Amino acid sequence: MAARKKTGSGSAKRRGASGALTHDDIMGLAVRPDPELRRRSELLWEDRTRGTRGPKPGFAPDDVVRAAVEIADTDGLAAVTMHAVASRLGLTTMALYRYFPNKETLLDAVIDAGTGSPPPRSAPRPDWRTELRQWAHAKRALLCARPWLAELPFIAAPHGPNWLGWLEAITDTLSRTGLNAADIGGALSIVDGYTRGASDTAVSLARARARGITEAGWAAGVGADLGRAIGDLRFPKFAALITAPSTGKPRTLDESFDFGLERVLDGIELYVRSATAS
Amino acid sequence: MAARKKTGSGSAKRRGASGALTHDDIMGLAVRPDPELRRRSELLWEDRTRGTRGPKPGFAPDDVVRAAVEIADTDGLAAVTMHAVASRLGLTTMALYRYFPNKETLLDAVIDAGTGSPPPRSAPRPDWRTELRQWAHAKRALLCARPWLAELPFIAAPHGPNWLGWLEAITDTLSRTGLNAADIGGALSIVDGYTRGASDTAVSLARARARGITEAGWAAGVGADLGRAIGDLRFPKFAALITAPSTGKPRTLDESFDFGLERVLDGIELYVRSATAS
DNA sequence: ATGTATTAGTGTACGACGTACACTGAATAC
DNA sequence: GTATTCAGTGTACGTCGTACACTAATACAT
Repeated sequence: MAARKKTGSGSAKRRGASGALTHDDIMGLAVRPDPELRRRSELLWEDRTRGTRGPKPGFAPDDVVRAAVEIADTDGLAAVTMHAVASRLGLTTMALYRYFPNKETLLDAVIDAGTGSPPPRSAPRPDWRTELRQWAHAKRALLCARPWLAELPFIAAPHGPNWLGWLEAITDTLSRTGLNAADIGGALSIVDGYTRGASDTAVSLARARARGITEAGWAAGVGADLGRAIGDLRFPKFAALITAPSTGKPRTLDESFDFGLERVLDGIELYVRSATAS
Repeated sequence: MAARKKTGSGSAKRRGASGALTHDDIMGLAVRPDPELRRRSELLWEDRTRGTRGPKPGFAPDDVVRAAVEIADTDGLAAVTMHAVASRLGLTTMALYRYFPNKETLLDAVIDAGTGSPPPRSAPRPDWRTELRQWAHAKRALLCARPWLAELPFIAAPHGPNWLGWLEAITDTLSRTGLNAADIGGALSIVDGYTRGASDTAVSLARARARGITEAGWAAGVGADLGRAIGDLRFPKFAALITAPSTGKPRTLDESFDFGLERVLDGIELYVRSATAS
């Protein structure tokens, strides 16, 4: 158990009158909270206090997290076992439990660390559309650089401080559109949803590359998959789509992503114009 | 090992002259293919042939898959262990290996079975925009009905026959826009990417519900998470976004999804108009 | 009918993994 | 000095995937 003390985090919780998902929800009376959600990421926030007696720990929790991130970077998320992390630090497996109460909590910290800070905004801020584009590119680049971030289910991903930093950045950008809060939330979810949803091919390539597979080898694997679809008469339109001769130059993965991103931004911009015209 | 014979699948592989991702890629000479990709979903396609001697198997592979899907539906993907599946069929763990060479292959089949057939098209076909909307809603409904489909990484998801059926459906819809193949692919990736990317909150709720947690309890969990963000002074804009009083009635999760979907479809429609205007 | 090849299902065993628990020994407070 | 606290160890257990050798049932060839 290794009882860690919680001290109240930043207080100042004044909040608006009736928010979409807030207030009642947040202060949520005595409703039974989802224990899983509650446990996750808790250690990401609380500041641990140590007594003064006894030996000093040989490492900081961040050292543990860093070791785990290095392993994930090298060999993927599955290689991050308690034993692997511990022995990278010269510790026994069980020593890790002095730093994190269980693997899940460690993983939450690893994910947050892997997410890292959002990209800094450029000094003379460009228009919001450009900033959104930069944000999406940065997120996509992150997923490609650390494909193991996409190895875990997107569902119930912990919202550690770093990821909140990303959210803060895109919220800040979207605030400049003049949309109201609900619409900003909607636009946020579009850009974020599209970015991660439409990055999977690139991430898959990045993962293969991380495992030492050449791009041609990866393409061959994908091709074998698609080849079955092409040979299967049940999917004529899809087969035609894949085998269609490209008009003009074929798009790279990045160009395809950008194409979709522009359509998405078009849709948002259209709405911004109509909503702020009144 | 359990040598299963492959017979060549549907032949007829004539293909276009120079496709975006095809031909060279697909026939990909002798490039070393990604072994993981290759192995995945292979059993989903090959037709197994059995010798005539020896005892008859007590089950069909589909029985095994169905049992596994039932377990996943009830207790989530993590509960799908070889032992659990086997004993649901009254078999020992090892007997499963007569049906599937390893768990990964079984899981691929489970995922494909869980995906199921795409929704049937309504008889007088509506315009493509309506059909896209229906497709997105169907996919979202699927993810909510089987939250465990979202428990696995979206990356490198196997493209089994059922999922290809979904792709065939949306490709067919998009063909009616008059866009060229590359643009259809782009639009497909937008709708699919947005749909799965922006469904995570709803899926998270569905998962919690499947674990017996009330909606209020789930909201309380989410609220606790968000509450930290609100209390943290580093994220003022995001905190403001969450706590902002909603103008008009607050959106439900589904309404938020629909809002974003319409923006996305706006963007596609805008492009269709401009591209087909020439 | 008799043997022989084939194969569904069993039983045992092993290694990897997460982690509970009891312990050791060093550092500090009294 | 003595008591207390805590970092790190060592052992052990349960779960999981699966390799391997085995049993027994089936159907074909003779």
